Amino acid sequence: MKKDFAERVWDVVAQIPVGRVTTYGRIARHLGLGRSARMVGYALHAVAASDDPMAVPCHRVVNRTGALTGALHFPTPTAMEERLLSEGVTFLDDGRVDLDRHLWEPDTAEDE
DNA sequence: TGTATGACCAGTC
DNA sequence: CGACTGGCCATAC
Repeated sequence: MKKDFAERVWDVVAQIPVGRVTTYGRIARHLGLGRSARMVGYALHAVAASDDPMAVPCHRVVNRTGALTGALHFPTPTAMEERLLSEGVTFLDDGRVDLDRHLWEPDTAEDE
């Protein structure tokens, strides 16, 4: 186990407040990964395969369009939106997360 | 050891 | 304004 970029991703994702979501790109850029947002999603996938899949609220991480891309990788395809709804997150008519209301940025939105 | 792919994003044609 | 290609870095075979 290397635990490098993945841990940083988990750390940031773990900082996402309840009822709020962020995008892979935001996390990637915040970590200095730049455009390697793919690694962010890959890191989350690594968490799912890790010993503590629940260690990171991966359900609070969506893509740039707010689509639950990772939902397909969840134990159940509906687990992701179910959890978000349970946290008070609203969805658009397209089935995407309302980023305009719940978009959270790493460290840049600490004061809300 | 090398090639291929991936829970993506942004710029360019 | 719409669609495509490139890039990025790590994991898997």
